[in-house]
Amino acid sequence: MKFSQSIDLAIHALITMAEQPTDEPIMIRKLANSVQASESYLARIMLNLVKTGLIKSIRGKHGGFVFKKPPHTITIADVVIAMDQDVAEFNCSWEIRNCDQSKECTLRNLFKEAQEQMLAVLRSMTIKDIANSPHCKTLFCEEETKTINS
Amino acid sequence: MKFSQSIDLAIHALITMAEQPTDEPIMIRKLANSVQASESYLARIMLNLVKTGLIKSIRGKHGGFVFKKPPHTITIADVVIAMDQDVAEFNCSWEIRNCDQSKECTLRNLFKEAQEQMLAVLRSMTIKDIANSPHCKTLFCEEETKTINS
DNA sequence: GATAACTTGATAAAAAGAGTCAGGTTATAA
DNA sequence: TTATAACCTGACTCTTTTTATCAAGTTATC
Repeated sequence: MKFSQSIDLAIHALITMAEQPTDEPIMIRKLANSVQASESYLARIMLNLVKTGLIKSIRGKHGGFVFKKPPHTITIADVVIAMDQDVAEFNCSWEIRNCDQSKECTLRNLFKEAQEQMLAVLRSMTIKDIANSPHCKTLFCEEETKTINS
Repeated sequence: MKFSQSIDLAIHALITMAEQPTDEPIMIRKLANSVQASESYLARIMLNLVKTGLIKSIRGKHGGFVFKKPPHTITIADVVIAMDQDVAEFNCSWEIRNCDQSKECTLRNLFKEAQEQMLAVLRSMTIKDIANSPHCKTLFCEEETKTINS
């Protein structure tokens, strides 16, 4: 299984924000540099986080991004869903066919349960948790484990 | 979340096989008709199931497909993995960057656990279980719930 | 040898993901 | 009120994956 690069960039941008010593807005240039992505691409990603209410954007001079929800309340599931609403929904595979969602279907229930168990794990950890624990600096894993004051 | 149509077709083809009264090989034409897919596309799907050893193909006249593993030992996870090996592996999102898999990474561990929990649910049910329970006739869900001797 | 099946490789359309860019909007500060 | 710094938006391209088809090949039976 492979979670998308966009999800990974979003998580690491939020970790970078959580590690800031001050509450001042952080610019896209600084974030992009931190997660090693282009400014234009990361801006697109940050927009998803703004729209789902995890962070706020501040325009104009001295603008940038700040948390709207405190980082200890933002779960990894929140970020994954912000980047791909589809993971939190459940759709049958072929909508063309008539499908009565009210009927019991062992198979559908099974896949919904599989989805729910996956999300439950992702809900069990927050951005703050990750920032406070050994984690990879920019993407899922990298040579250097990060220590906060390095 | 949406599991692929191919996975769904594979599962329902296997259910159709499990519901056969005899052990004779079942032809792709009959299976394709049962799951409402084209013969050529379903043949490609069945090939995945043959290659992963869930079923056997018999060529020539009176050929078709038969189980290699008994249906009560084939889990939904087996089918999902047969159709997409990737779900059973775990890859970091950006292999370009140096990544030392031996280092601890809270984030990587979290995503691996999420994947494992999803697979655990899919391993908890077999093709035979589905065939014996109320399920949708052709795809994840459909108007009619199936009863075995209808 | 004819026929009925599955198998394989080539191919292509469609969808999703990754990425860029120009122009637009908003806020600050001189 | 103008210049500038920042985020926002829509259009667009490129690549990969998924879905799908078809013709030719292989194998087994009669």
